[in-house]
Amino acid sequence: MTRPGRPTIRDVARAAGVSKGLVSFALNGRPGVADETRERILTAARALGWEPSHRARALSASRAFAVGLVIARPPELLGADPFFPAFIAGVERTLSDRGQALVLQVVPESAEEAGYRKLAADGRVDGVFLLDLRVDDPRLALLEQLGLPAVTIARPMAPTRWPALLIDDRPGVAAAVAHLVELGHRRIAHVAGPDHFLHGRVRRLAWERALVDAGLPAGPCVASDFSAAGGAQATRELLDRAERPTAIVYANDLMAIAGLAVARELGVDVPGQLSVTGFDDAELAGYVSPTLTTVRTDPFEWGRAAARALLELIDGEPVADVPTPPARLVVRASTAPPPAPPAQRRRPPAPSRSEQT
Amino acid sequence: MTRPGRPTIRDVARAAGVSKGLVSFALNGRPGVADETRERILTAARALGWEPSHRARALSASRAFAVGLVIARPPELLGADPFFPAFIAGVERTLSDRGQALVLQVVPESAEEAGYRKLAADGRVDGVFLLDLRVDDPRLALLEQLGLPAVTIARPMAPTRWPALLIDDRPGVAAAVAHLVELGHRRIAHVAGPDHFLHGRVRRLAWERALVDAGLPAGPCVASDFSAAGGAQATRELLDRAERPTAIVYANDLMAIAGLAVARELGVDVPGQLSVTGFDDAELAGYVSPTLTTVRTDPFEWGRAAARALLELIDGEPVADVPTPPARLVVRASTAPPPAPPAQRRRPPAPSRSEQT
DNA sequence: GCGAACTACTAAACCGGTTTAAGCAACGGA
DNA sequence: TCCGTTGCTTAAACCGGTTTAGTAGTTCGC
Repeated sequence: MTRPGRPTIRDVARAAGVSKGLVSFALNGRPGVADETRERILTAARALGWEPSHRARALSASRAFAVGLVIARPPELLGADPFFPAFIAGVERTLSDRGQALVLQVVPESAEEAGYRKLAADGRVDGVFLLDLRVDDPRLALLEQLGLPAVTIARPMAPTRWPALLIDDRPGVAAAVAHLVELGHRRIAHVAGPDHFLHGRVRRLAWERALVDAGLPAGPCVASDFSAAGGAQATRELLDRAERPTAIVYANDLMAIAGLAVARELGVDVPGQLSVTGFDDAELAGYVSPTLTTVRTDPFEWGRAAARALLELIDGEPVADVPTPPARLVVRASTAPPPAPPAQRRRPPAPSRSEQT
Repeated sequence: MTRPGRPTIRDVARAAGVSKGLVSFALNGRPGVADETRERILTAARALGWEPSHRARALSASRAFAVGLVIARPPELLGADPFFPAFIAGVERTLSDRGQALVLQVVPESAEEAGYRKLAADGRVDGVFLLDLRVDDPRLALLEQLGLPAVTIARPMAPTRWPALLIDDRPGVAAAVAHLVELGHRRIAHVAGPDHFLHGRVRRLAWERALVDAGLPAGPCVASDFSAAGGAQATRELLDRAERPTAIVYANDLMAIAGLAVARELGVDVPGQLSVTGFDDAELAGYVSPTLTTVRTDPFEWGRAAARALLELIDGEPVADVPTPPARLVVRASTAPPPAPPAQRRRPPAPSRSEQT
C-alpha cells in the first residue's frame, strides 16, 4: 500500500529498519550511530527521495529558519534606489547556501513598528535586518523588547546590543569634496537627505567637515528627501540664490540626476558652470548627460556580510561589528573646474591642512 | 508556577476550563460551541495575550501561509526598475490583512529553476507569482509538475492551468505611436527589450502593429535588454544610421533616459530633432531634461490583484483571469513635431484608418 | 565474577496547533 | 419507557520532525 505524498521520516525509518529517532540522529550527524547503520539510513533516505519537512523542524526546533526585512519606504522611492535589490541579492547569496529564507515586508511608514511586531509574534523569522537607521531609532528598543536578534546596517548613534555593519559614508563624501576642492571650487553646496536618517545626517556632516578640513567657509545646504522631486526642488533653490554655488554634492544619485535636469532647464551648464556629484553609483549615473561623478558603494557585499553576521548571531555565536570595504569616488563628466570668477577676487589657495586622501 | 515563554493553546484551555480542541473550535468560529463557552474562551485568550503559533498551525494544516516570489534578474537591472518595489508593496497590501507573508528569492539567472524547486520542496510557500514571463516559459511546466499554485503576471502564450493577471501593454504602446503619428512623425523607431521576454516581444509587436495601423512603413528596430547600457548602445546605433528616425519608442524608461543622454552627446536635440517615449513612468521620468513622455502603468495595483487571485487559488476557489486597468500615455516634453524635412518630399497624410484612441 | 562505563539503539514525550471519534446529557417521538 | 437525535464537550490521534530517558549488549577494571 503506497501512501501518497512526500515520504516522511517514518518511511525512511521503516525502510532502513530502524526507529525514527535514529534517522534523525544519522541525518544530523550526531554521534552514537554505527557507521554501517548510518550508511544504511542515508541510502534509504536517498532512495526514497526524502528531505526533512521544514515545517516540522521549525515547530520542534522553535526556529523559523528565515530572516526578515521590513521596508518602510514609499514605493516610488524604493523603485529608484539601487541599494535594495543589490542588498537583497547579497543577502540571498548567503542565505540560500544555508537553507534559510528571506521574508520581506513592505509597509506604509506608519505601520513599520507593527511590521516588526508581527514578524516576531508569528515567529516567521529568527532575526531581522535594520535598514534606514534613524537618529534615536525607536526600533532598537522595540527589537530588544521583542527579543528579536538584529543586525543594523550602519552603526547606530547610541550603542546597542546588536552587531552593526560598519558602513562609513564619510570617506566617500570627503573624497567627493576633496575632488571638487582640487578642481578649484570654493562654494560647494550640499543637497542632503532627511536629517533624521542616519545616512542623511552622516553625509551632511561629512560634507561640512570636509569643507572645514579644506579651510573653506561653511557652504549652503538644503535638506531634501532623497527623491527626484526633492532633488529638483532643492537644486532650484540653490541656483536661485544670489551667490550661486559652483558645485553641489548630492546625498544620492537620484537627487543629483534630477539636479542635472534642473540645471539644464535653467541654462546652467554642467560641468562648465556647475559641478555635480552624486552618491550610490546607480546604473543610470553612467548614462546621463553629463555622466555623473559619484561615490560607488557595494550593497551586494553588504547584504552578504550582514546576512552572515545575522545567522551567526541567531546561532548564539558572539558577533562583532562587521567591517566593509570603503566606498570609492568615481570621477566622470559632471565635475570640472569652476568658471573663472567674473570679478577677480583673488585669495591665496586654501590655508592650513595640506593633505587630502 | 509560571511557565516562561508565550502562552499556548493549553494555557488558554486551562484558564477557560475546557479542552484544547474546544479552544481551537472557538477560535476558528466553528459551530458546535455554546455561545457562553465561546465567549469565556475568547476572553481567556485575550487575557493571556495568546495568539496561535503560526508554526504549529503550518505543520498541522500542511500550509505555509506564505507566498513566494523568485526574481532572476541581475541586481543592476532590478535597481533601476520601478516595477518591483511597487508590485511587492501591492502584494503586501493584500497579504498583510490576511496573515500571509511574502518569501522573496533573488537568484542568479542560472539558479531560477532551483529557486522554485526549493521553495516547493521546503514547503516554504503555498504558491508563487510568475514574473518576467518568457516565450515558451519552462517554468509553467515546472510549477505544474511541482504542484505549486501560481498566478502569472501577464498572460502566457500557451494556455495554462494558472490564472493570469491580464496586463496588456499594447494600448500603451499604441497610444505612444499614435501620439507621435499625430505630431507628424513618419520614421518611428523602436528600442526593444529582449524578444524572449513576453513584455519585450509584446511591446515590439504593438509598435509594429501601430505603424501598420497608421499606414506607415515598417520602422527600424533595435533589440536591446532593458538596461541603461543597452538603451544607450541601441540609441547610438539608430542615430548613426543614414536615415535617422525622427522618433524612438523605447520599451522602458531606463533605456529611454539613457537614450536622451546619447542624443544630447551627439548633438541631437530632443524633442527638436528627435522625439522620445518611454514605458513605465518611473519617478525620474518627470525629472530628466527634457521630461519624458511615457506610458504609466500601475504595478502596485497589479500586486494587490495578483495576490488576491493567488490566495483564492490556494484556498481552492476557482479563479478566473484578472483584468487590470489600462495603461495611460503621459505626454511630457520629450515629444514634439518632427523637424521640417530638408528636402520637401510631400506625400498625402496617412490613408485608411481614421480613428485613434 | 560483578558493577561501571560505553555503544547502539528504541520508545515515548514533545513542539502547538487541528481534526476525528467518542461520550454524555437533554430532548422529542412512539 | 425506551430509542434516536441533537448539542456540547472531551480525549486522543495526527502533522513530522527533535530530544530525552531508558534498555539491551559489550567491554573494562579490579
